[in-house]
Amino acid sequence: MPELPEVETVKRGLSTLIVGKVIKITTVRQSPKSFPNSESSVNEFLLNAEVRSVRRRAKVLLIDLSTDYTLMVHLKMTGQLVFRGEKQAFGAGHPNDSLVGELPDKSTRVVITFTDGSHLFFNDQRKFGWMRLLPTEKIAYDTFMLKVGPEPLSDDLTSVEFAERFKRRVNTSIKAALLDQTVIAGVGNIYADESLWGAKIHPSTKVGLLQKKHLEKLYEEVRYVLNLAIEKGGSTDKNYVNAEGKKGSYIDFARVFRREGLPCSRCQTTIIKLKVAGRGTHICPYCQKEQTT
DNA sequence: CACTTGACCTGTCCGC
DNA sequence: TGCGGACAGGTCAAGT
Repeated sequence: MPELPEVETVKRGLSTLIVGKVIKITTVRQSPKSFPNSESSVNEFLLNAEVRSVRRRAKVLLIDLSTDYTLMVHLKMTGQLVFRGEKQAFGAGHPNDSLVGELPDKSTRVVITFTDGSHLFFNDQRKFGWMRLLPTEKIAYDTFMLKVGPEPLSDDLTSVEFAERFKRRVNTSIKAALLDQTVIAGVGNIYADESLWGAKIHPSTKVGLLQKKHLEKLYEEVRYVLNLAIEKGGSTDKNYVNAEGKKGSYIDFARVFRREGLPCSRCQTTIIKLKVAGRGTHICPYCQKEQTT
């Protein structure tokens, strides 16, 4: 599920919902995979801790605590972080835009209860996601954090640097390179397809065959698509929900993702689905012709 | 080192 | 209906 826009949406939601709250109880229902820290470290660094801030780096959420520990959370494909206030009747007539009913449910892995009686639920159907506690100062030295590429929406990332970073992957497809988190952070399968359509690049095209103008256009499109997706609250294909349990609406604005059989909005050619870099891939075969020389 | 493939899990959908 | 297989938004380990 969650790519950069979805994690950013959860981050913004949690920032207003849990900052300042104090953790009273944590219930781990599926350890150690979902939450590998020992019970003693959870007791020592999580209980009675106040939430200071919520950050995001790549697709990772960082919840900073007053104990100088940070709760790192990766939602992977089907993870959810859903907040419920004390008086919210669980599951009682939840609105149509909500995907989750009564909590905890079958997929709930961890429940964090705050002193005011509110709860944060970590749900994950496929169990790929995880959360773990780390001293805040050690986050930067985590193996993933050390190798992950720059934030694509950062003002610091110029189109020149963007293009530079792809040069070490000249012999692979542009789609595989976009999905490689060490090149650029945060792009996953949905926004890779959407950006490549915008830049009129076939996903199988070898990076080394792309001209400077192609990579400049891709840089613009990645930023445009990610910003639009954040504005729409992310994409809900199946499982994704924000911190309030509600769906995102980017899918309604998608140009190719999950639109096989429908006409391209630029040229009316029928959108097709193929497999590139081992992933389901959607293109307009007219707008996106593969470059082989 | 660059690159590809399979594994991790559960649920759902599609064809027989 | 039931069953088997393919597939799903991410990452990592192991393979060539």
